[in-house]
Amino acid sequence: MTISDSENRRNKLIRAAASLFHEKGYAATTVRDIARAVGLQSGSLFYHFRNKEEILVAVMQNGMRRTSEAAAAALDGLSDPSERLRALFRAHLETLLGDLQDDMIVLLYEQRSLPIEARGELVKLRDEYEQVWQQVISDAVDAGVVRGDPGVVRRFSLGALNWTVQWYRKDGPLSPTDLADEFLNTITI
Amino acid sequence: MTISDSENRRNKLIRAAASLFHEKGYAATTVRDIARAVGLQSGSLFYHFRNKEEILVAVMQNGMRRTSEAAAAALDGLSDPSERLRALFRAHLETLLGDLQDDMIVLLYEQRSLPIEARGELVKLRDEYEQVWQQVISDAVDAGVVRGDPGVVRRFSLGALNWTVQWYRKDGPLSPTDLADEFLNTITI
DNA sequence: CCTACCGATCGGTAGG
DNA sequence: CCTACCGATCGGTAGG
Repeated sequence: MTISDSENRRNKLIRAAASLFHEKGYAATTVRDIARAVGLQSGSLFYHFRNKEEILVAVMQNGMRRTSEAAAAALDGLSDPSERLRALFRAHLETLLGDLQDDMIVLLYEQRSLPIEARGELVKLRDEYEQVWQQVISDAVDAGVVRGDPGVVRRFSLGALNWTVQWYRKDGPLSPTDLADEFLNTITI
Repeated sequence: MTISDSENRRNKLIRAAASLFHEKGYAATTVRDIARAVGLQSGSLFYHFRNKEEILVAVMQNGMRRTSEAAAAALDGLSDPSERLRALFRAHLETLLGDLQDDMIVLLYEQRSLPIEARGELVKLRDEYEQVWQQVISDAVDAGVVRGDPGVVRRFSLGALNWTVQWYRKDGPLSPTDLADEFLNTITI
C-alpha cells in the first residue's frame, strides 16, 4: 500500500523534526539533519514537504491536536468544577512532559519562527483550547475553588505549567501528575 | 577618549543584538543584522567580539545582572515576609516587561543556543538569583503567606512570571506591577 | 526517492 | 573600523 507507506514516512519525518526542533531549535536545525534522522537524502525530504516551514506547521498541529484531545478525554464525564480543574491541569502536564512528546513543546517555544501568514489553522486550534481552559477556570472561580480574574489565572496557570519544560527532569522525584497537584495545592483556596 | 568610545559602541551592539535575538531568535539573527543595526560593516563587528557566541553571552550577562540588581534594590530594607514577596514579584516583572529590556528575555529563552561550556559565569549568577527567590518564598511559607513546597512554588512562580513575555502587551489594561499583584492575589492564603 | 547541483548566505579573517 | 574575500553550508530544484 503506497499511500500508507508514504504516510508512515511522513509521520516519521514529523516526529524526527519535532525532536530536533525541540533540542536545537527550528532555525538551527537543517533539512539535512531531519532527512538523516530517518535515513533519507536531503533532497528527498521535499517529496514529502513543500518546504521547511511546512514541516514546522505539521509538528505544531500534531502537538496542538494531541493536547486538545487529551484535555477533552480527561474532562469527559466530569462535572464538579474542582475535579475538572484538576483533570485539566494533569492532562496538560502529562501531554507536555510525557515521552516522545516534543511537538507541543515546539508549538509553545517556536512561535516566532512561524510567519504570521502561516499560523491560520494553528491559531484556531489554540483559541479553542484556551476557551476550554477559560471555561474550566471560570467555573472554578465561581465555585470558590480559586481566586482572581479568570483570564489572568488562566494565563498564569498555563505559564507555570508550560515553563516546567525548562526545569523538569524525568528522573526527579515528582511525576507530571504530582506536579499538577502541587500547583493546585498552591493556588486553590 | 578612545576606550569609552569603544565601550559605547560595544554597548550599542549588545543592545541591538538583544533586540534582534528577542525578535527573531539567536540562530536566525546574522552578524550582518547586528552590524547593520548600528551602522557598521559585518567584518567590523569582530573588532568588538571574538565571535557571535560572545555577543550572546554579553547580552545574557547584562540581563541577569540587571535583574539581580533590581531585586536586591527592591528587597533592601524590607523585613516582613509578605512585603518581601510582593517586592520580589514586582521587581522581576518590571525588569522583564519594561522598555528596551530584551536582554533578560534572551537569557530566558535562548538557553539551548549557548553551549554548556560557555555557561559558566551565567550559571553562577542565575543560581545566586534563584537563591534569593528560594529564601524569600521559604520565609513566606513559614510565615503562612503561601502554601506548598518552597522549591516547587519558586519554580511555578518564576514560570508564570517568565511566561508573561509570551502574551503581555504594553497597551493592555494591566501594568507589570498590577500583574504581579494579581498573581500574588491568586497564590496567597 | 536518489543524484547532482544551484544561488544565496552564513560566520569569520587578512591586510590595511 | 573598512574592504575584499574565504570555505562551508544552507534551503531548495531538475531530471530521472
